[in-house]
Amino acid sequence: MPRAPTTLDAFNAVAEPKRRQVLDMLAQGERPVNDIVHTLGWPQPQVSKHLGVLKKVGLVSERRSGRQRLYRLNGAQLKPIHEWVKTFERFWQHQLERIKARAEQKLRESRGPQRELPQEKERKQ
Amino acid sequence: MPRAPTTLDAFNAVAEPKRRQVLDMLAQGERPVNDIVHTLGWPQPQVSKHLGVLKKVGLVSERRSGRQRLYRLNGAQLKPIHEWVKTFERFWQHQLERIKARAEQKLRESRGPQRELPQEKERKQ
DNA sequence: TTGACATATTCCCACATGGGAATATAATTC
DNA sequence: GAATTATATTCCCATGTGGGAATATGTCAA
Repeated sequence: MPRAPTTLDAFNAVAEPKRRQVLDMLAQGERPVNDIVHTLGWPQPQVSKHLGVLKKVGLVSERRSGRQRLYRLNGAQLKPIHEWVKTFERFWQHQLERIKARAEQKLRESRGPQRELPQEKERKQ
Repeated sequence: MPRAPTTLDAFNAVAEPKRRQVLDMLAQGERPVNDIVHTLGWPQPQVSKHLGVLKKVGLVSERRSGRQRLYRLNGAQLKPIHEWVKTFERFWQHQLERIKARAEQKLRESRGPQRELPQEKERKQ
């Protein structure tokens, strides 16, 4: 099985940095394709393709106006990413406490393996 | 140019749902590989490979203890994702206000294209 | 040493990728 | 209708993928 398609979900779509740039632009408001092309300086087909991926996962929507196609951000589709990553906040907040925790950890390590591994050991031996 | 390697950064590493599961497990504490294997029920080589990717982007670190390798989450590497996605919070918060905003938007649309597109028009005509 | 256990590595494959280039489609203007 | 503008689509390709299967490496125990 190859890597999941970029169009599978927001996680995959957003892994590509250029698509994040496009979303950053659209966060400021609805934009026609050529606006993105000129602002970011990428070839037009490339922009259209990236927009196509973003549209497929619902991160943007498209509206026609004359020959222009106006793309609008649908930020709500990013919520699952936010929700998931938010559960890890504690790992970079309270930096001082973390430094302390690390020091304690090192102490524990220097006294040999502990705590988190016994599950396996207890079960098997 | 093919898709960026999964080992390029946290965004790419985390696009794979199974790797997110592994991180979720490690959020509870340091774990030996076999613990993950048994808990998630995946083939051991698969687990090792995913851990390898996570290690390469710095999302986990590894410590040896006897024949076991203990993996520990390094959650701080997720911070860039959190920081980026956080800038879009306003798009799903204040839901009532958003509904109102949408109604206004529809009104604007019904009166024809507006506001966000003139940049292009003004420049070119 | 031999065997058992814990984990990593290698080889394989079908597949989707992002970019470049060229071209197609659609709407507007003349 | 023809030219122009705005955007999308198609074709190409080198590359990395995740999973399966088999095997290698490393460590402990008898």
